[in-house]
Amino acid sequence: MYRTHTCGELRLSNAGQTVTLAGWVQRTRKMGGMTFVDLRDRYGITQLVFNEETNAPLCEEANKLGREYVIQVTGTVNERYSKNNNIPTGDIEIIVDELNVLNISNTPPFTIEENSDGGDDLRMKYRYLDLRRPNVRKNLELRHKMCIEVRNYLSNLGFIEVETPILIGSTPEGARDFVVPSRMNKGQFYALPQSPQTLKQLLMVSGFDRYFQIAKCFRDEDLRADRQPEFTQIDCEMSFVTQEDIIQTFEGMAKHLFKVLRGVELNEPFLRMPWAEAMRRFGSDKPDMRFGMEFVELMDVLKLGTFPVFDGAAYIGGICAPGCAVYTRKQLDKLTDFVKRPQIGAKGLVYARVQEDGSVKSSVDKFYTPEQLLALKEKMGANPGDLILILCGDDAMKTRKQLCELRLEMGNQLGLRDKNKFALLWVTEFPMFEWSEEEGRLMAMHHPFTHPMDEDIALLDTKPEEVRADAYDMVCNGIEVGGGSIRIHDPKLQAKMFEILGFTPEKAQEQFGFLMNAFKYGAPPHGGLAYGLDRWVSIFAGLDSIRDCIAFPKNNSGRDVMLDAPAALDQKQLDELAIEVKAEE
RNA sequence: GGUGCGUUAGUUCAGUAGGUUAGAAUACAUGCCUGUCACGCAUGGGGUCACGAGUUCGAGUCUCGUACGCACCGCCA
Repeated sequence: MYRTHTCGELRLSNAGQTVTLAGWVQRTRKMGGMTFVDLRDRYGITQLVFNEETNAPLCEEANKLGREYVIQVTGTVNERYSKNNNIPTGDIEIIVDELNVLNISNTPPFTIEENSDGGDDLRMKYRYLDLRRPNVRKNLELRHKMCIEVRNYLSNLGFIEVETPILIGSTPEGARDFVVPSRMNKGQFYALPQSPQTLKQLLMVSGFDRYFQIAKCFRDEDLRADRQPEFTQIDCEMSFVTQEDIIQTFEGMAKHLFKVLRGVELNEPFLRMPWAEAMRRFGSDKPDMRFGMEFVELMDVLKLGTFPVFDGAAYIGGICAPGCAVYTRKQLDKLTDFVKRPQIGAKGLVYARVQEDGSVKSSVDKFYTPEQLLALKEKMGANPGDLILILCGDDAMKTRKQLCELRLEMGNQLGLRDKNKFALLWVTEFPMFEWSEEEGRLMAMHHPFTHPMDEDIALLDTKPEEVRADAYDMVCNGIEVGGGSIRIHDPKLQAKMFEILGFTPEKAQEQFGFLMNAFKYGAPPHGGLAYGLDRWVSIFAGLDSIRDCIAFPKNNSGRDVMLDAPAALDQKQLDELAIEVKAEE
């Protein structure tokens, strides 16, 4: 037996006991005739004491210990002279009688402590060392707990977890697929699933009624702080349900997770908002509802003046930043620069301060009468001390998105985006299709298996762009944490959908024939939802990046810097797969 | 595919107007220290200033390119 206790569990009540511990040397402190060693494992840190006076040779051995040596010690639990209130084992220490070095270690390239001195890149290269740090470890523990809770919660509701294959066929619709060559079928390729979407629908055809899976998904697209090429979904599907049934079920699960994992009781039903309303009020399909600053449309108020920029505008909208009238010229110029950044793309920013006396001082004063400016204040519902920020543009949707960025920035500046506050929202009634300039055709906004809203089905033939989908996203603090839809289960409707999306019947049959054929054998009405596990964990843990809750994540360029993958293959392997690699230009 | 920022000691960073021997903190090593717990003190070693080209009498510093990293836009059914 290597140990009798872990490094996190001994307390004052264990005083006098003889114990054996094993772990890593976090740090040694030599005090002349005395040496202290912090011994660390997954469970905590326990202080070891070596005393020259009582055991000189052993103390000599202890002085040779380096960081991250793996050691085993046997000794007596002793009450400390002065307690350390920073750690749970701070009341005790181990007076060591036996020291056994199980393995030595190189000096680690960064300090393995709560606040490491290592940068992201270096920590990823030595991720196995990074994972020794309590912060990253805690994130993985939280992730584990979430998986357990999800499994129990859904299991208790009669859901069963079914594994679906990782090697499936490529479906060009949607994100790019990762593909895997087949040795036995030369020149042919598997693809990794972007999600188990069609497979779980087939499980519904099979009668599995209530399915879930904690499923790895793969998308060969560019990465972000909240996007990895492989990520994990809590993937769910149910038969004989309406949108309302699904929302109820998974809102319940979300509340349960908040309660158990964060101690947050969300008693009220989550807010619901149709997509069009979310776009109008917040310029986003995933608005951050932790704070207000809703958009106010100002066309009628501001077109009355003579400001030429507003003349041709298709949209003029403003937000009211409370208490920001004190912003200096420099701060306002900075905001102007912010909205003019290429990623945002506004032409400029009009601002108006509401003075303490209620009058309005704006950057466009000379184009408006004082009365017109007061009307602006009224329309905005602004109070003395507030700052009105206005954007305009000739494309209403684009301008709203710009205003959305400005709103979020002001939310940040005013500290309104508190990581410990949670605002949940269902966004519903998404458009079924969106126009793709690149493809020159309509694309499914959600995916091609999404059922249109019943009342809009008639529009499919006449005005498909106006058809709304029976789809729903769950949004938490401005982050899309889950989404789903009622699916099509009628092969004729599914065929029509592919037709609208520009598939020939042959192409649709070739790519999705397996699904449409299955629908001919008694497909039940069904629908489902998928939660982004990584995003949930990062929200609960207050992380800025989902990388911090993934054991071995990829970097910004999709590389695993620890494994140095992806990498070239041997010619022998390439030959076996009948793959020819073109030399790079 | 694009934009911005960055790359200097093992690590995190500073480096003035282009000018002699490139600094700090931390880590590491050695010594001192019997109650530390971010121990303290002293001493020491440690640098291809990412790479390439250019401007210049002279480049860590200026210009261009490349690579890599981070954030973002496009993309992400």
